[in-house]
Amino acid sequence: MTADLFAALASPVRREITSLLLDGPRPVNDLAAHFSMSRPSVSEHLKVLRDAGLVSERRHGRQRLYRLEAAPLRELSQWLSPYERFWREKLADLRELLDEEDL
Amino acid sequence: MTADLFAALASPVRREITSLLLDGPRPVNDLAAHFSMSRPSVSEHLKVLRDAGLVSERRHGRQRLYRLEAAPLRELSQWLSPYERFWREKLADLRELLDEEDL
DNA sequence: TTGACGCGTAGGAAGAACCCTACGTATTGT
DNA sequence: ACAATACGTAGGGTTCTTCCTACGCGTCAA
Repeated sequence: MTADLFAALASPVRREITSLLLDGPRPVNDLAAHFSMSRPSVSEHLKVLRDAGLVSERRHGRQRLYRLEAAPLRELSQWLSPYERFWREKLADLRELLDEEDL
Repeated sequence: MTADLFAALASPVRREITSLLLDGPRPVNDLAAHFSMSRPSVSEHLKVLRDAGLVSERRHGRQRLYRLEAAPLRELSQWLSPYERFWREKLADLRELLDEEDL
């Protein structure tokens, strides 16, 4: 597991950024417009996302386009899978309980 | 999305605890034995997990058994699903590219 | 009832996170 | 060449996190 993937996603601002990037790459000003904080602060959030590999940067003239990257999210899904098994067992237990109730 | 679910999972110690709890409920001392930190610190981590709903507590004599809870993990899976669609598209694009290469 | 056990919480130190403004750098339009 | 645009980074204040030790409370065993 990448060290600070969860830490990167722990911030609501950064989750909102990743959500915005689902619609495609965007420049920083465009992203910053969605928040009530200074543009440099958004830049710092982008740095955290970049360090976690969640986002990549491509220069385009004087803009920098940030693009969502899939790999860390796949890792997250893999991290989750043992727990997925866990909660499916819980659901199965519940179903069993309900079946007994039907007797 | 529960406010601090990601924050709760951002700590390696807390992820290790949830992983340990996959095998079933455990008392605090049992959990603390897996870490090179003081038992009260582990208690504080458990409080964070409890506040995030990831863990529940059941008193049993003078022990407190901590149990993994499935609900927040299901939420996490749901949060991930739009991104899952996203990375599947990426894989589809890649496959298409490889197909063109075959011409 | 007295002592040991299992645990939570208070208080505090050290470091990290988060936000700001000020400034530097590269690129574009005139 | 010059001003404006788009952005990153430095420096700094404030608050959160994470760990510690000290202590208090409930439970069990003798």
